[in-house]
Amino acid sequence: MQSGLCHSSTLLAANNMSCSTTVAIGNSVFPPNSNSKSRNSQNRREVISLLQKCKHYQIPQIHAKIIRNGQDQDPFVVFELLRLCSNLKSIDYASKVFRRTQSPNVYLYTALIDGFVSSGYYLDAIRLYCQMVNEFIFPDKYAITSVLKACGFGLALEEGREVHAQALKLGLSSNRSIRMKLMGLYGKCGEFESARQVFDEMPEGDAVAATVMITCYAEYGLVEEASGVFDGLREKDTVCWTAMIDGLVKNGEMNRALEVFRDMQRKNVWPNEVTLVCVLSACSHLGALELGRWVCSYIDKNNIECNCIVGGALINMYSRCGDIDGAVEVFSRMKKRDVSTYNSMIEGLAMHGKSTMAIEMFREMMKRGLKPNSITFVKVLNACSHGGLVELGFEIFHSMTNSHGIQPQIEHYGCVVDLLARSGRIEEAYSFIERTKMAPDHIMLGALLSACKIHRNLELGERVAEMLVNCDDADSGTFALLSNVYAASGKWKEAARVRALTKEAGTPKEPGCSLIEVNNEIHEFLLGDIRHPQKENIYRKLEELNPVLKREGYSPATEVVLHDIGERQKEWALAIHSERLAICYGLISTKPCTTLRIVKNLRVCNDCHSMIKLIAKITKRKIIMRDRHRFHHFENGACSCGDYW
DNA sequence: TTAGGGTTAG
Repeated sequence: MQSGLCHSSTLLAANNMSCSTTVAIGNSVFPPNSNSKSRNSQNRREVISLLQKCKHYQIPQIHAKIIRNGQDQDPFVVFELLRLCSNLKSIDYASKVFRRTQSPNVYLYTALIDGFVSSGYYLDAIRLYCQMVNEFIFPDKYAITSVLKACGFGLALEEGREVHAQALKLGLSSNRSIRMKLMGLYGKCGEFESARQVFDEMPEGDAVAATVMITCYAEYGLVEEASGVFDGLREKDTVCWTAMIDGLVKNGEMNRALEVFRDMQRKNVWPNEVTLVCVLSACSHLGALELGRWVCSYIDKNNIECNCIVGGALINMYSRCGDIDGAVEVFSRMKKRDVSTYNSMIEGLAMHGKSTMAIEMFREMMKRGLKPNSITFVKVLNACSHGGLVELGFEIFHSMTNSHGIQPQIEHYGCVVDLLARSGRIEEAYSFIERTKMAPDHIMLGALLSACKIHRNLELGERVAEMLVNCDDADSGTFALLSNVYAASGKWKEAARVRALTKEAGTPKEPGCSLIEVNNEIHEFLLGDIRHPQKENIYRKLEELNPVLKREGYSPATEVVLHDIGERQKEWALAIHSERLAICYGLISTKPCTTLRIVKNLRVCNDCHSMIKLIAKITKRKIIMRDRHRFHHFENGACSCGDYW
């Protein structure tokens, strides 16, 4: 939340302006002392009409005209001026105009409170409201609505409750807008009993009120409660459907989100651009390329503007679903691009191992006058890291402070550690961490540990492992990696200790899960999954493949399995990693030569990686797989990651 | 003669 006082900006010094002897508005000139009511109201109408058409840079000019006309105390004119400043985000100017108004009425207070809210100065808005009440100016329904908005965004629950009490006293509590803001206030503050009470007292069937409730519930992860409100509403409009879809997406319920979207279509409710952005986000997570492509053509056919948000969502969808060419095509067709557009494109290219193109994109962005932000540098440094561009990476890292005035944060340092470690300069990466004097996070240490494992530097690996065990923020993925490193060097006790630590910390290992889209439907597989209706055929395919793979020289790399179990059991456990099941299902349910696209939630293990390379070779298929870190394009026995991931 | 609705990416 932003708070505190507004920053100062230049304001036309009203007191220094002399009143002219003629009053000029637009092209008309009136003689002085012509105070007839009709002329005044004509002048006012003209100025108000000018204000309504005014651009940001014209504010001082038109304000000067208002002062010259002697209209700077006219509440109607000042009201329009304040609204204009607020809409154009000139809140400093607005507050100075307000301060020069001798006796502001409730309209002017409300206009400035609204201005503070839309600029994010919630505390200022609440203070101004208090000032108004202290001046014995009675709040009306508009003032109360505005200050409740401020209380909601500013999470000022106590102040909000006081305003609620005032609304009750003033007999305004049944006003629909006020109720809506009260729901928003209580919902944002997690006071669902109060929010629900206000909602239940409202007339049934109000889609807007239901949307507010759904959004509040979803923000707190209360998906079932949100769903309950949604299902209980008979007539749902586009925004309400969208809020439900978005709520599910934000809570990781992608399949349910797409189900709701399909239901929306069955009920003939038209999606708008916001709906489509939410659906695209679900597609991105699931790797649902077919549906994503459908959304893309829907946008084209229905002339929906491909603005930066829609375009960015499309780029993310294509690149995260494994179709980087599709992402590039969307990017090149976009008429307007901002930093986020470039960030998405750079990220996509980097994830697909196209580091040089990612760097070119970064340069093109700067050539076009767009300033890279902190996120841009994370993406570009990642590209350098995946492409082994160590020197260039360093150059870009240093340019952050030297040329762009951006202070590197822990994620940037993490990128440099990854950059060095990946290329085998592990000791250098370690001393870089020491030099930064910043407590390393689990991502940084994880990158280093991963490199220790790949470059077989177990001595340093152990030192890093100790640091990781003592690291507060390590997640299940990092612990799994650590446990893997111990298991790989036969240190079963340590491996077990890490597993126990993970349990203690309440971060059990996330179960491996792979998704594949076939005929517009997402199929989900877990380790050794037997839920799929085609399970017999899937496992038969797996058995069929095993001897062929062995003939091709595949031998299971059993050390990647964590538990200290017998060789045959290890082999068996490896054989049913979720990605293998997804691939076998893809093989039996698509035509020969069809590219298979898999999305996996964890990092692919060594063994599956070698096996998939061979499957791609034997079956003459392209297999594109997204794991937790990047994309792997398997083709003809090789992988685009160059066996480093 | 002054004003008000809920849903979007990174």
